[in-house]
Amino acid sequence: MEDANEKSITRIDSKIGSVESAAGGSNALLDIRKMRILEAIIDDYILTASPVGSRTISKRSDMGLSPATIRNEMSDLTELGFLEQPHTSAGRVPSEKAYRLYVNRLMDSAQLTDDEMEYIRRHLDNRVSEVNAVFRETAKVLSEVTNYTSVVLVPQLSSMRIRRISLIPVSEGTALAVVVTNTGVAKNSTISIPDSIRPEDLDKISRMMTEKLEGHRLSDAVCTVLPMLRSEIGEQADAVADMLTKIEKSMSEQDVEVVGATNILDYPEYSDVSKARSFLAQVEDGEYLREVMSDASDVEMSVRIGTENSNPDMQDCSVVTVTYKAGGKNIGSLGVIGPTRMDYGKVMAVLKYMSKSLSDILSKMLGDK
Amino acid sequence: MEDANEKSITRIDSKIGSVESAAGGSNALLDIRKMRILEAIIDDYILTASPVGSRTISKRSDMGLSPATIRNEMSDLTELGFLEQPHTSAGRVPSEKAYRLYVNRLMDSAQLTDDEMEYIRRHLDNRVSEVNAVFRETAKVLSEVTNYTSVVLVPQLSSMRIRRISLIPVSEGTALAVVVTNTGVAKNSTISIPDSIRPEDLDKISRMMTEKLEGHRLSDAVCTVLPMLRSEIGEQADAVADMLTKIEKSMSEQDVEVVGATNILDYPEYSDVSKARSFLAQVEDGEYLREVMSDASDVEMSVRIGTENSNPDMQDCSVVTVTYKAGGKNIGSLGVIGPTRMDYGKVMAVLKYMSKSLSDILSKMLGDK
DNA sequence: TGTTAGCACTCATCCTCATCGAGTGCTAAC
DNA sequence: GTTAGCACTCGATGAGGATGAGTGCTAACA
Repeated sequence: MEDANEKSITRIDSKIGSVESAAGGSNALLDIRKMRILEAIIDDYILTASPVGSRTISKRSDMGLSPATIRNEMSDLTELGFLEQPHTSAGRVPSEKAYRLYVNRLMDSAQLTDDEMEYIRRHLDNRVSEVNAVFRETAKVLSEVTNYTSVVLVPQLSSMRIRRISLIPVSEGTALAVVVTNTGVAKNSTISIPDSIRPEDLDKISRMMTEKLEGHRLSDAVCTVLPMLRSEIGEQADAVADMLTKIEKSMSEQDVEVVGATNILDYPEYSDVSKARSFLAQVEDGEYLREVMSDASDVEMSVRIGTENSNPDMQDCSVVTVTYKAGGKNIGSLGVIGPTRMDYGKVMAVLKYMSKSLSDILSKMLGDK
Repeated sequence: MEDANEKSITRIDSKIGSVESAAGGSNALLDIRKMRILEAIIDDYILTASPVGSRTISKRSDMGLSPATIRNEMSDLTELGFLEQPHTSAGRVPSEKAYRLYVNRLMDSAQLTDDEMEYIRRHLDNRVSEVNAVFRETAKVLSEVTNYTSVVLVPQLSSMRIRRISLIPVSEGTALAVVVTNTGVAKNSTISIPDSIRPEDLDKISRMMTEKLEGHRLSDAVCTVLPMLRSEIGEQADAVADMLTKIEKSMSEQDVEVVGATNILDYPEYSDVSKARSFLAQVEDGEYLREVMSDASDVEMSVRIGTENSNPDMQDCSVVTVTYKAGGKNIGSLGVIGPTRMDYGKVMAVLKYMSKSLSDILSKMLGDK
């Protein structure tokens, strides 16, 4: 637990399969039999949530070994830090290190059943009408299929290229700013407008902003593009800069959609209300999730197991995330949160598949890339 | 429980104080002493959540009566249906009928402390910049002050008068529709546009829609105003009607902001995980809350106690709601959900105050009414 | 040398049973 | 009408014992 792998979160880079192993060199110590036994234990524990005994493994698995032999191996595995004992006469429970190993091995082999793929496809194709509905629907399907809590980080605008900016007067002194990007994602927010701007001017200003800033990133627009254009804009340059800054600020907030938070209550590890409470409070707050999801938005898949989470309230659950694309570029991420004893195989497979589906849908919806 | 008052929810009309009593004539049977004892029991039970005994009341209250006397009165109150006994040798627990009576008496007298008012004022004035942020902030403050779950029904657009409609092309075949109303509330949604409309036309169509429909309700626009204008609009009338229908449909969805759902876990009646689960699932789903909040949007204050809720999963909690105004008209409602044993006095006072604060802020933000 | 059977031992879980005490209802006295 | 007294009820608490799953160790076996 306090060894070097504590903070090394699994990350696969673009080519799936090249795993930056996190369990150090220690898994070299595991021969095939130990590995199979460990896997059998993990599988069983994921299913039952109660400590696994030697007899169970001996009967269940097809290795044809007696409980005594399994016991010897389990004893070794415990010594190596892959198993833990709640108390002397209980079975063994996989440690985080074990999950780590398990996950790394699983990384490239996880597979979905046809039924599950069918289910996902049907439920996602259902309502492709509204862009933001897609993200909500994705989160919903994700939590339904896995029965864990799902999170979707909706695209961050400030790093995409602007296609259009519109300002619509809402009331005295406020306007609704709508930004459409090259990936077709639109976002809007209400901003206050400087006194010097008359509502009637907003239309002209919108057109001007669109004309000057099209193709630039919103983040660049404020700090580099706008200063260069100052002379061209004329007297209202300050006001325009002010508004653009406000727009950039409000747009750079990252939204997360969370669905199925209460699913966690189905798992015995959260039958303790105070534990459930702190989990749910974290999820409701959203701060940590936003952090994790943003962090994860540049690696194809990442898994945080237990104490690999920096947030103390999240240290007995795991977070698995993948990224999704639009126009060939990572624009957001989606993830699943569940107990450390989660069904990593299934979760990873579902996420991989949904990332692909979502990317496809987005590409289709947005037409051009 | 199965008597006439089952579905009669407290409703006060515009003049606060005129209570349409719901407890039938039966409270006439309660003399002052019984009333005081009942109140003492309710107060104690709200505080402790455990059955109240005669000794407690005898000691606590300033009536100077012995436990035996209290017992006699409690026996009467039980017979009248205001108290219940979990089992023979436990104390008494207030029935829903008792809460009903209690709430009706409280209706016009609930009062906040200065500290609480100060707290609310400070936290609401904080960020008045963004319209929708106000609702979110309101929900947050509401749940913080009461320590229950809070709900805010954000204004419904279709019943307000249109000030402006804008259509902004987002991608091939889709556009963002923004509707601004006379109360200054803006809402937007992505809609698909008919093939016959070119993106370049959207600007013209926006202007046309605004011109023709300004001052009308969105709901009227589709069914009465538009048909009358058909001839004026010309060839694209069908396409415009189609789009307007879509806008009306997407705008009439009522949004609810829910904050503090997990607060319910602080109360012992929800220490049972399965109970907590069904409550939280209801809240997450939002369907019932939307229903209650919409229902409540025409009476100044309404209280639903326990089984007065039509949703079975909500029948051991209470929902208190008030409406808020903008431009002199009710435009939405806010509410608090907690265990039936909630602190009605405080909740009602807080809600009344926050309704007023929110209405003031909205009026101020929107400038003109 | 690896595998297995046997056995003593540990310890959480479950059940039972007795005790405790808060609270009631009733009766009789004030 | 109010109160003191008392028997009674019944959930909560906790101790003690049985149960059984599971371990670790040792010795025998292939």
